[in-house]
Amino acid sequence: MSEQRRARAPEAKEDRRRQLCDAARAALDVGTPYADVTMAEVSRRAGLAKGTSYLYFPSKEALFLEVLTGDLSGWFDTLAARAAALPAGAAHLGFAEALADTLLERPRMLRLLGLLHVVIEANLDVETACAFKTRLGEHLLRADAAIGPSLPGLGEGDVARLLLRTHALIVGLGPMSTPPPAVAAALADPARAWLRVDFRTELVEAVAGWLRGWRAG
Amino acid sequence: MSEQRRARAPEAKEDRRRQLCDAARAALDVGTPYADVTMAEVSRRAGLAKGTSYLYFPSKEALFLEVLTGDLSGWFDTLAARAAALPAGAAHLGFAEALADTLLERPRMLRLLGLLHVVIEANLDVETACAFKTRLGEHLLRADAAIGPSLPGLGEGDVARLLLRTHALIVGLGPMSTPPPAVAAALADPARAWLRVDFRTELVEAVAGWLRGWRAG
DNA sequence: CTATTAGCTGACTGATGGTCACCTGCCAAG
DNA sequence: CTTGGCAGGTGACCATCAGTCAGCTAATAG
Repeated sequence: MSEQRRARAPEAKEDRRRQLCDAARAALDVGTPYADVTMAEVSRRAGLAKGTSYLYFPSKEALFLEVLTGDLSGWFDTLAARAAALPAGAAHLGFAEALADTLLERPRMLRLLGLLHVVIEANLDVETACAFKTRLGEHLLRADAAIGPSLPGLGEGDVARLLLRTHALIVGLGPMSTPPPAVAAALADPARAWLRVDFRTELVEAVAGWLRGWRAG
Repeated sequence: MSEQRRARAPEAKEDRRRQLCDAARAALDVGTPYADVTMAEVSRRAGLAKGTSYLYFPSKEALFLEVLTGDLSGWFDTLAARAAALPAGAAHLGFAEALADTLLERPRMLRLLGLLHVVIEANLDVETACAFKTRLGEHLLRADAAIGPSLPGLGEGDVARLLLRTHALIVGLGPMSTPPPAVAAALADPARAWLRVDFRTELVEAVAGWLRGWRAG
């Protein structure tokens, strides 16, 4: 099947993992629903046999969790950078908008976040699941330290808590704002327009609302 | 297989649907993950053959959406009743708490809400999906009319919007606050305690925060 | 009593995540 | 240079499950 050399060195094995992640990303980016992305397809894209994939990831879920982890890392970095560049005057609203915009730039990540708890975590060994949570925790703490000072009125740990809460909101908001095309078409009916959810508007309002509340309470 | 008479009258057919819903509820309430609840099992519980179930529901997802719909109806009613009984002084906090408490009384509904967009909607014909959304919309509007007056500072439509937003939050918060037992055990480690999410605390704070923000903004 | 039909059935299909007995390229020892 | 050992790789195979359908049967109409 493959024309490639065998992966013997640890670095070559890392390459295999990357290949598989890239293939998984590519398969998702076509727009195929997660459930319809098969391991056979991902393996084919990676130029490997299906069995080989299972030498590098114990399950489909573990593979896609790795993809999500990578996406999240990039997102946290970007978010911190944008937050650092916020105009001092309108930091709260600006932060909420930066949050929404950086998320919207990562549709694949949004999709995976929606799947995280329901699908991905359902078939994951405890160790992998905990490793992920720990990494997420580190990201949150680092974001807290990096972003907190830019947001007047928020103390230490508040940004981490805000982001954790936002995480929960996103998980629901993502799928709600992007229904299957056919349903979206049916919702175009003006009478049902108010049931449509615009991700950016809703997220900005929600987060800004929390920030206002934080200042007020 | 069945000892029952055949369902000829429309009312008898309604009974069959109810039987299947009851069986589905019972199967979920044992604690089995949604993915592990098979149609064979549900059918067996209902005293029917698997094929028969498909005479009454076009898919597994349609069946569980019906279960969710029933649960939601009851919840909206309870919420409206509790909201009507709120002490005038602390209506906002009281409402947030009523929201959290009524949800916590319905663990099955919470689980299904978490599955709603990711799993259930993925395999639903457009008509059923739209019918559900429409019903949800009606509930929201009725809740808005019933609850809005109890919450000072909120105008018409605000409660509906608040509930829709809360809906998104719940979808993420539910699974986040109830990880698989093994993961929960691993998170008992005090060092990772802050990654634990307490549903009630988090929801109350989030909703109360929004309400504060609403008043402030 | 019989013909008709609508309800019911469960063996069957197709698809997919995951496994495993069997190869085979690669390196190291001789 | 040859060769033995083995880790890397493979794809046929397995189990499972949602969903189908050809055939069966209870119940009613006539």
